[in-house]
Amino acid sequence: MARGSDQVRSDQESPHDWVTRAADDAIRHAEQSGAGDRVITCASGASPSGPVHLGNLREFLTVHFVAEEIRRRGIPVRHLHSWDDYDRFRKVPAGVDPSWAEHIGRPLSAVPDPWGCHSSWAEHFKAPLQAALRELGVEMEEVSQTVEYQSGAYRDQILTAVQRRADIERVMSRYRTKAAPVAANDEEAEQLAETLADSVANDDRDAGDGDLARFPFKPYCRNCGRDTTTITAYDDDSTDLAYTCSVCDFHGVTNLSTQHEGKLVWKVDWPMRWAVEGVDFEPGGVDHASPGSSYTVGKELVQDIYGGRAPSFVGYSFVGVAGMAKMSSSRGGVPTAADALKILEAPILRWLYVRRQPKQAFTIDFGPEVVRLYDEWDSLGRKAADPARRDAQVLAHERASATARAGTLPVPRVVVPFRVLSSIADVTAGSADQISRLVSNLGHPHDSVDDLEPRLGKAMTWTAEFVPPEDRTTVRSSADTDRLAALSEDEELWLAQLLDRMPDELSLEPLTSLIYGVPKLARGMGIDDPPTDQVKADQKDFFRLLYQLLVGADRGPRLPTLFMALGADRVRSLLTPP
RNA sequence: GGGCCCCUAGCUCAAUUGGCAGAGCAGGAGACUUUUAAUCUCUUGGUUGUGGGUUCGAGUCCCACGGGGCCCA
Repeated sequence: MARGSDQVRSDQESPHDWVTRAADDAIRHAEQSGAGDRVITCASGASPSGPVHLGNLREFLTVHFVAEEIRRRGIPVRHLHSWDDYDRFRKVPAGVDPSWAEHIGRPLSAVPDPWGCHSSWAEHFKAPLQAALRELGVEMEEVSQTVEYQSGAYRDQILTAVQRRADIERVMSRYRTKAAPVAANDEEAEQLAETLADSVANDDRDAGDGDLARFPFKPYCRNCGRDTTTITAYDDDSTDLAYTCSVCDFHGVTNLSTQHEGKLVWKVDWPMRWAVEGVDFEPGGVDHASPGSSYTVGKELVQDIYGGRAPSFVGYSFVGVAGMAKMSSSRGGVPTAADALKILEAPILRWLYVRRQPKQAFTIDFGPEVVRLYDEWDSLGRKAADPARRDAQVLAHERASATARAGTLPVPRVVVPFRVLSSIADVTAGSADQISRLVSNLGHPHDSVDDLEPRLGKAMTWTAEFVPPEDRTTVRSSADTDRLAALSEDEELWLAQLLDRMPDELSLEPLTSLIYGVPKLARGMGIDDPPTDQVKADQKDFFRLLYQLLVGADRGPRLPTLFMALGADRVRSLLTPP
């Protein structure tokens, strides 16, 4: 790690982060692969087997940020995304018609969409993510593995893999010699069996007996389309592959040179694509980086079989979710990028993924932390406005805020604290115009509702869907007649004074002095006189009374704000004794 | 059996190829005719899980241990 002093100096002038380093690695990889004039390829991959959740999003964004960094250095680069939609449909998730079990074993692109809105299962889950990525400013070249495999694009690589299957097996077997896990009890054993049956390792299962065991290629049955096939014979000269299907009992032959009816097993498929696509950088979940897992094995295979080099790699950790217990059951699943974008501005969601190193796990909180997150973001934004303070944090802000092609992502023209927007949204009936007027009155002048977007909409959604009921302010729907009938003499006087002097058109300043002034008036003082201790005590009681009558609680949002949110008529109806 | 991440203020967490341990909230003091779920100012708070090692210098790197979590087989 020795460095020249001049480089140390440049490090000090320009902050760096994990993105800088990953981009350095990718560029170095491209140079060492002897292709100086080639476009650098940063690859991501995902299987559209279900909702693409916030953990999967890390795959896309990690690559995106690295590609952006390379692009901004003026080096040709592409973000290539593979949809693993030729993978088998593994199991029917809860909430889907159990009859979909019929499709288990078929490619995700060949399973119909249970909701009927897209052309296939795969498309159903791709579409919402594609929309979210557009909002996030992520542009990528998308490739469908179904299209690639079925077009024969990998024909030569498949033939090579099959021809070299003994070498492949030699590599794979080295990683398979570990002791089988030991289950401590029956329950654990059951869980273990389930895990194994469900894991990607399933691809390793025997595809036939003897020489054909662990065959690197798996045909989809020509008759029923499932991968429930067992290879019965393979002729190296003709490349005819014979198989039987255990589900439909079909006996067939597919020719690997001329017909394109199957795919390589995952651990061979991945390195094959590194070679074909010339991948210089590709991240993966930390699980892919464990010894014996796909990256480790693939690294050897790409070299031995395809004469390529494994891309530079970063393993990313999992993304947790918090603060949405209420939602998980009703939605029947984990939150997606689209869910997060309902409450977070696109740059903030990007920021969450760029500010921490990939190997560090983090949690996206849909609960009260959202307010803090916005505050932190706004404060970082103020810091970023000062060029003298450009450090790694500001760099993260820059990466989050803009992309080379999309430019600056949408942020409100007038930045109002999220806390203010959401608490106002809480007490109004959710009318954006009304919120906008109140926000102006609270010292955030702006020309139109649009000036507050996209933040206002997200604050409204958050308040409505994510703030627990006990933390919300519920304005009474009708007057509390019992309480109004039981007013003390003082209380009656206060209310009378207030209602008498409250104008139909409320504005913040006069309303504030009126609310604080009522107890003074009741004691024969002027409305602008300084308060005495007695008056202060009265104010406390008066405020509590107002909260009880308006929102059925002892405390609440500041009264002048609350009054303005409700409007004079509503306040009057809730405070007028019968 | 193996790998990875985490342990830092009362709480939630920062500290980005080793360079003065920092925020927010909570707590305390104060300001504004204003005491509320507003705003602002100041402020208390630390043996960085434990024990070793490397280094001019360690929250950061290495080894061991304890605790929590994730993953692979």
